[in-house]
Amino acid sequence: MRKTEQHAGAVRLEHVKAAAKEAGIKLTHQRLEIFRELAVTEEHPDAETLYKAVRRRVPTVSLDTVYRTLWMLRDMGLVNTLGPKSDTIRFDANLDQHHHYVCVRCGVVRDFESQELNRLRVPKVARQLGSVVEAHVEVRGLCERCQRQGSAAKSRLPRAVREH
Amino acid sequence: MRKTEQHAGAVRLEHVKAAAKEAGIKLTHQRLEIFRELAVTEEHPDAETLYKAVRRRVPTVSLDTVYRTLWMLRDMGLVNTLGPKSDTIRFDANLDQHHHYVCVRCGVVRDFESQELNRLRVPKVARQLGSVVEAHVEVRGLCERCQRQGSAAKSRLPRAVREH
DNA sequence: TTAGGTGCAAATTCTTTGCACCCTG
DNA sequence: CAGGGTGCAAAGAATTTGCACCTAA
Repeated sequence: MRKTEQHAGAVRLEHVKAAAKEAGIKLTHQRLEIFRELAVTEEHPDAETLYKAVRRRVPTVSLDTVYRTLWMLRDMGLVNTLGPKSDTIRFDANLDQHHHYVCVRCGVVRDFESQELNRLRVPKVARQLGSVVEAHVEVRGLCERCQRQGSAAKSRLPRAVREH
Repeated sequence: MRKTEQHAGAVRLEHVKAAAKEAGIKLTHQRLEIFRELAVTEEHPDAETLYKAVRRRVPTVSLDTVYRTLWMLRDMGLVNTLGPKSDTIRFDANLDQHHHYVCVRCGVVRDFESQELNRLRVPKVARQLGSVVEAHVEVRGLCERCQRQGSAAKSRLPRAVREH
């Protein structure tokens, strides 16, 4: 398992180098270390946590470089953010079992129902991690509206632009 | 559908009143309107959006009351937040298909793999919302560690406490 | 060499808190 | 009428940005 993880990390690192070359992006010491740190952990760290970890190897790195690098990696499709994460916390009063469709561009979340998915079996590996209160499916894709809007929009527009 | 939604909203409202009475919590005008607003929308609004909506009915309501009410409703189990939402954005470099176990108390996210879940079928209702890039399962529950720690911990501890 | 990248510090945005007054039960 | 709840304003966190210097290609 450990071995496998290390190997997966190495593969991902090669993946980044190739992608960077192709995108014509500079492979700085900082970027490599930030990605390496993220690639070897399973803990889904936030920017601050990564920052502290990377600083052990690159003491002069700054938090904003960590952010910039992460967003860049995400725009390149090499990293994901967890959840339908906008920069705000979002609430839901629907307690009936339901599932989510999340648009990867605009972040809109739509509920949908499915008897079939309601019945999915939680595997033993998951049940071993703790009690199970609830399980649902998160589908990610480009929503109808974003598909029509073409490929123009950036993933991280300035707030003023986002709220047209 | 509209009819059904309105009905569901009304049911949820009764649910809140009963829960508030049982918990010995005051049912103020503000709390009722904040919940009502959240109960009738399917858009998973953030606090600011709810605030604007509620202000149309209760012009003097304040944003911090919206936050306090939402956290209270969540502690009472009447409302959920989307995603493994901590207050920070979390990153993941594992691009292989995998699923998440999220602890509802401490927020830790653990990956797990399941050939069976990898094969789940995305139903037509979901595919109609947009293209499908990826689908995974999110299992929520109390992780091993939190189970052992007993019921003491609050869901929203001050930051200083949270990071012991 | 040089355009893109970095660090710093300041700015923004989101969320929380202290306190005096108000209203539900 | 008592104690919880509210609004306000100010504090605290998380994230972004402008700018001058630095470095990978």
